[in-house]
Amino acid sequence: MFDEYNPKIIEKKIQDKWNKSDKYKSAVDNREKFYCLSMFPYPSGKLHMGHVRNYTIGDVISRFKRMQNFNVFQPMGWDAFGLPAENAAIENEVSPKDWTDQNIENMKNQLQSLGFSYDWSMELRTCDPKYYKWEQLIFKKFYDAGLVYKKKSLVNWDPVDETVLANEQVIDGKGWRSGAQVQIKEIDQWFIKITSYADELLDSLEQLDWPENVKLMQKNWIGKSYGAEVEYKMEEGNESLKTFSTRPDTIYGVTFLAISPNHQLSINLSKTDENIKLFLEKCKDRKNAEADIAKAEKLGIDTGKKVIHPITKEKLPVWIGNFVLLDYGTGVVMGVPGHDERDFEFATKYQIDIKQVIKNDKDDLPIPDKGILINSDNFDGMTSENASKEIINKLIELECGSSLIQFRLRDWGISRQRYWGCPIPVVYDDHKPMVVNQEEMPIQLPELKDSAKPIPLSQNQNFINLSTNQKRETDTFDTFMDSSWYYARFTSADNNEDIFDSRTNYWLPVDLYIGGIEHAILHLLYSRFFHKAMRDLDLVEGDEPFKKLLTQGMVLKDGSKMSKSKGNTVDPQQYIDKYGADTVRLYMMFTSPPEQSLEWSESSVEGASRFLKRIWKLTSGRKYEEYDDTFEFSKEEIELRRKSHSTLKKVSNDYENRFAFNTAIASIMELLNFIPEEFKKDSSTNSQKFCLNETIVFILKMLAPITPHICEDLWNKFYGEKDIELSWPDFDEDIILIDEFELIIQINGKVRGKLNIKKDTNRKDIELKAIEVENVKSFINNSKIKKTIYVKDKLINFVI
RNA sequence: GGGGAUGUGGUGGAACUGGUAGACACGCUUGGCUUAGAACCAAGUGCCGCAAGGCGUGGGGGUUCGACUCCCUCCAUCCCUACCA
Repeated sequence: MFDEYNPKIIEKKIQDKWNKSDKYKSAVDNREKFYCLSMFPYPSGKLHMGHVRNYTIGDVISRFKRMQNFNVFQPMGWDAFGLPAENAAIENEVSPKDWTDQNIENMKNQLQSLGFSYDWSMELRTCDPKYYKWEQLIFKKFYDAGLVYKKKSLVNWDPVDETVLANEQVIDGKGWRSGAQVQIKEIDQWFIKITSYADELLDSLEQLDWPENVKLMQKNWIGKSYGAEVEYKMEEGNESLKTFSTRPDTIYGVTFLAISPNHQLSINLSKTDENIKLFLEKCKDRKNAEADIAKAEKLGIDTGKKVIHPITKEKLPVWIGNFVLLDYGTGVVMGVPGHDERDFEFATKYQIDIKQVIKNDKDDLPIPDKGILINSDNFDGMTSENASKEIINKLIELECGSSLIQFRLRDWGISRQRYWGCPIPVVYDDHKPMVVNQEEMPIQLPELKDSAKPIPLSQNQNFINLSTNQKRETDTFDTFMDSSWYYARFTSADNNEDIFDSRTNYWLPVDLYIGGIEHAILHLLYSRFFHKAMRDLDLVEGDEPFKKLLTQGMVLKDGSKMSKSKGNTVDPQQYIDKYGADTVRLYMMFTSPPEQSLEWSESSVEGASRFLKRIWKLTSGRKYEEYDDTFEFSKEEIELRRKSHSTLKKVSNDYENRFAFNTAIASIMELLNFIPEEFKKDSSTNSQKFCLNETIVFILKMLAPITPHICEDLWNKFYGEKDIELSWPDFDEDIILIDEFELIIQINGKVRGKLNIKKDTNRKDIELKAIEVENVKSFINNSKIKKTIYVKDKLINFVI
């Protein structure tokens, strides 16, 4: 009798074998390299479905590439600094470090039980001083290169807990713990000049083998726009307000200016004007997140101040608007209510003049599209495009404007007022900041002694005060800093003498980067910036960190993202325990293509397990035998061989070019279903055995990247101790070729018949044969055929 | 508010270049095996219709001999929106 498929035993056995031989440890050699990286996880406690899916995709591709004789590097590590550790510390009275270490241990065990072929010798964690020491050095190098500066900027402030809150800690405008109304507060913070690289970040998107939607999102985020800067002189005094607009053609339609509540003029006016002061107070009661600002009711207040329109010399009112962002452009918007939806809404609400200066097909204001100018003096009749140029010339002539290129991208604020992060390596000498020398790095995060509760560094006097009377910086880095360069550090993670070494330029760039679509903008843009800045500091070579990108969709349950708050999480561990890693991996790959979201379904896991049992039943107890293949194959044998080879061709293509693991698995299932029963019997002929052996070899090899344990175990038993990952099999095109095809016969585009036809039959003969098919004949009846469309080797369509 | 995606049977999905809609699986139905159940095996399964046939890829419109695929428009859901990672 056959032994039962027992994943627990074979998975343990195979994993032990891999570990003993250090099978997946990487080394530089002269083969073509393939650096396959999956986004490292935040160690939140245990793996969730998204991780399992992400890392299975990465492992399948790594294993496939290894079979194709690439030198594969697939490391894994931990994005270990961050907010959840501090929250857990407060709730569970465990220090962020202990909590994090514990989680890493758990999750590492889970990753190993899933059989991922990582090179664990290069493991890293961002909370390790051995890691962040180098991050502090990069900061210093950036600082010396003039890429770092300090400026005031806005944060969410909880006035009760007296802490800065992350956007997700603000719920309905209230602090999540205190429940207090959150306020906008301005504090001094560190920034990195990512905008210096705005043009390059935009231009080099073109050369990336990334999904078009991600490139488009980054392009829109960077938001390069061409327009005009226009200066409006204040009616009183010598001050003026500068605005940026992408639509200088609408300048005759300007009826007001709106400035940000955080604009210097707003603040100055609030000192003398009680109403403005109250209005600004009201504007503070909100969350500092773009979506919230944009969705909030548009409020404004007339400052009573006027500016002079640079061309018409009209006096225009200056308003303060809660929707105007200080960070974007100049913090002043020129209001053109006739041609902008938001300005129209605002002007209507506050009864500000609305002027039409553009005419096109649309009848009702506002008309945001371009058109022909009206009510614009001697610019009347011009197209928007021409008028824009002419108006800019006019502004230049009047010395109150110029053409200007503006980016939506803002500089990157990297200061966080938190404990569990990398200390910013700066000391203050009488308020003057200085970056510490490399010899003093790492500036270590102080350990928590008396209580596990994290307190911000600003309250830790031992940390702040230095013997030299200098004071330490108390902000820590944004955790996006940690994850912006880990892909490069992986290549030299075991080197404590140097940040990077000769291996770095061998492995870089990452050939395939796999991660969630939610990182399409921030993480990926910051990493691209880091790479370019590190390149300019001669730390790395090449212009881009990630050559190819695969963005996986979310894992959903009942149509929405699995999350604790929704209470719809499914723990992968119970499925690993019940069915084994191979089944979970197979399920993940079979259920939907990587880029789409995946709807979790319990019963489909059962199906994946069933398929592996069938493979087990087919193969175990069978031994590969060599035959000289001089058989006269029967029709059935030829068909099986054709199916085997064409399946291999399809699967190779699905892996290599499409990452379509779901269709690859489906066609392997089809192949398994296709094997005739007699071939499996002991009484089968040698030629049948030969064909079956060939099929089994292909099936095991094709499935090995997805379900490596069962395939390796069966391979060893079936074929001997040779490594299944030694090679990817070749298909034979001659076996696949067939000289017949099924002709589809349509009438008016609807299928009315089918016919087997020899390839290369001439069109006339095909038409004559098609028309004689019984069903086709009755449809045509006596109607006249007006037109015939023939698609070679595929279909014929009669139009009647 | 802005940016990006997605929408196909009871369910997950397939259709890769405008050319057979529903591959492969789950579920369900019927039958076999079994004392019974589980497991396994076999057959069936988009909807309407006795049938011929008709209808069908979120809704509406368009291009085409032919549209899940291209265009316009509307709706729903999801992701991102700079301090969650």
